[in-house]
Amino acid sequence: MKLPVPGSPVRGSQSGQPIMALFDLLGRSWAMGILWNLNEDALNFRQLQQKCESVSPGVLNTRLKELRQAFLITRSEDGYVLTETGRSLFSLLQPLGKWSLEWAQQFKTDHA
Amino acid sequence: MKLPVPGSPVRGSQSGQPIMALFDLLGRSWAMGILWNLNEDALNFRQLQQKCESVSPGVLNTRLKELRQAFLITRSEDGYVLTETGRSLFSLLQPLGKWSLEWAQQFKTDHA
DNA sequence: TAGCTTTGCTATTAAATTAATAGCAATGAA
DNA sequence: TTCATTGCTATTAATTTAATAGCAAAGCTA
Repeated sequence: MKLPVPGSPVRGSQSGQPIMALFDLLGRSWAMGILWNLNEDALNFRQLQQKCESVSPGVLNTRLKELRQAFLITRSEDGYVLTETGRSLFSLLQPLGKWSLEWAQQFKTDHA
Repeated sequence: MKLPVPGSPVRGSQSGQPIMALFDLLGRSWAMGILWNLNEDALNFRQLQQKCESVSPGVLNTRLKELRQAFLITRSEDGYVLTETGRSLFSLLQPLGKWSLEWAQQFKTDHA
């Protein structure tokens, strides 16, 4: 799967607007989940796979390559870790955690 | 496609953690793009389709249904609009716009 | 040094999602 | 009554994801 690079057309988007490239990258399966799980500490391949509820190794490996090429994660002695860029992105995603809890309430209240 | 509901297992996630349900929902093609484009003003189906660079009507329709069921958008006289919940989510996504511009710089600098 | 374990994957196939395209029914204006 | 617009549905093809098996390399351990 082609890496979505800002400035070039990406999946579904000819414009290459950085935000669309980002949405493409983050929209791929487990991309945000990986960033989420790497936040706390470094994890090796199999640890990460477990944290991500047995994501298939093929998908995990593809996603890891993409996220590395996108400067969001890197490998350290201890395993995969967020880069500084990755951490700065994570800090923007983090509020979604709390938001999702309130959102979850609506499903109970509005019984959709 | 099954709507990811917090509290129930979702695509790739057995846990049903709200954040994982949210990642599933937002990770589907054009989901974030639709929220992004509906921010400014109400758009009808074909306008939205154009804004989303000719996303196919099938995908657009599927996504609109899901986002409606997830309380994020609704239909008004003027077309599709964000709900209050949708706007609160958008406010969290909004910073990604600026972030993505800085991120785009890295691709130039680091020539990846 | 011959096994055994762990790790990081690759390969294969099947299932699910997305994309591309045509076109239709309903509404409204001319 | 015709024509244009709108909001889709239907169909098929292409792409992505999931599920599973298993292998090569590295590091113990006996």
